[in-house]
Amino acid sequence: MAKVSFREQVLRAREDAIVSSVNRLLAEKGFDLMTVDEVAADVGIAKASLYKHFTSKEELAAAAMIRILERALAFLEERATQSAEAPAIEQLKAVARWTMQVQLAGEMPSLPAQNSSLRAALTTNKAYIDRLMEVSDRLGSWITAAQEAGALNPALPPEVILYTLFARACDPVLGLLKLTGQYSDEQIIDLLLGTCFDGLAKR
Amino acid sequence: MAKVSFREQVLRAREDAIVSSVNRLLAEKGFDLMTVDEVAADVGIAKASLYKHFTSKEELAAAAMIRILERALAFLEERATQSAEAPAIEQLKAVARWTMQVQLAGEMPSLPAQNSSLRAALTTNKAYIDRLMEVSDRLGSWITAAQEAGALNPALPPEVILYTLFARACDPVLGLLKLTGQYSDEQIIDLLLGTCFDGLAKR
DNA sequence: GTCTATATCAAGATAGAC
DNA sequence: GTCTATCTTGATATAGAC
Repeated sequence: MAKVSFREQVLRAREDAIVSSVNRLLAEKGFDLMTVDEVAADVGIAKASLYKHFTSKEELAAAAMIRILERALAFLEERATQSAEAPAIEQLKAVARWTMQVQLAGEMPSLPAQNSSLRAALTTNKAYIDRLMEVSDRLGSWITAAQEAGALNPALPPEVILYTLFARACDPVLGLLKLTGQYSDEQIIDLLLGTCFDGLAKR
Repeated sequence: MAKVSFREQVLRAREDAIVSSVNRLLAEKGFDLMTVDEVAADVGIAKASLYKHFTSKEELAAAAMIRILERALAFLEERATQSAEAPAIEQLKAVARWTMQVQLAGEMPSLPAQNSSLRAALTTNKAYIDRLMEVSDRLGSWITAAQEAGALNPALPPEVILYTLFARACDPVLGLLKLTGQYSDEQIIDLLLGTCFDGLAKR
């Protein structure tokens, strides 16, 4: 009994290591340029062993997306409890800040929106869809609350705001600014939080 | 003499057709998923003939980028002459609107920022770099002018604004909103122009 | 479940005739 | 310069031994 549990723990740990590698490689090179050989080499196991855990490259990517969504959910949960009194707009800014921090840390997997085999794998992956909906729901309630509180522009359809927040989580502008070497990570985040919520125009 | 000129015209027309196909396919599927076979089939010539005109897939992409940059330059030139009296902020909004229209028309080639062989080909392509700098310079002068006029946030470094405008030209939010089918193209553009310049927060 | 070795195939690029 | 046919490579995925 204990033996089986231990085996499962080892299995989990290995799969965890795989997903970590995939996550980092997806953040670095993107789905199309990431190869399964690379993943296997990075984890330190044979490619065939990888395929015992995950049946395809798309499944690997889906696992990484599920992990990042779960990290996001954990963050949302923490904010909802420990900072429950904070106004909705501050919750949303905190989330946006968190996504930018993840991206600057090289831990935000970025998938091409166009790849159809990948899209098919994701849209039929219940675990992924469930978490995506959960994140969307939680953000959605903060969005409408912030609009009602007069903090977010009420003329914007909530889904426009939601999509925009998702998009800013993988905004290429972060990478461009980091490349210039002129700004610290915190400066970059503050600048982009500003352009996102306050716009380019003077207030 | 006339014969040579005619031949060259035919050649140009063919290359133009090639670049048009590449441009559309890049907008549809992106660089990694676009295949040279596809391009050849779309143009209606053999793949080997393609390689007589362009020496690599990267060169094809570069040609498409050069074309879109030249279209952008033509637009900038037109605004600078025919609407020379318009305030800089309006010029910038007009440019942003134009890029979104191009994107919604399925004519905005989108290249992955991560592909290194492509990056190498682009950064060593003088024609591409020249046009990119030209576009950046023209936008840059409008940006500083708009900041001095108090229309754009003067606390933002100009390059942050420049990068943001470039990024919005291929913002995935446009495609997401179009997918919902709830908005007309003009509505989408107005919404995103609003979030870009005025931000998500209420003014 | 892990490995080595290999099948399979798609895609970039080229040879050589016309 | 265009074509057909082919080369070559790299990457997903699998077979089969242990």
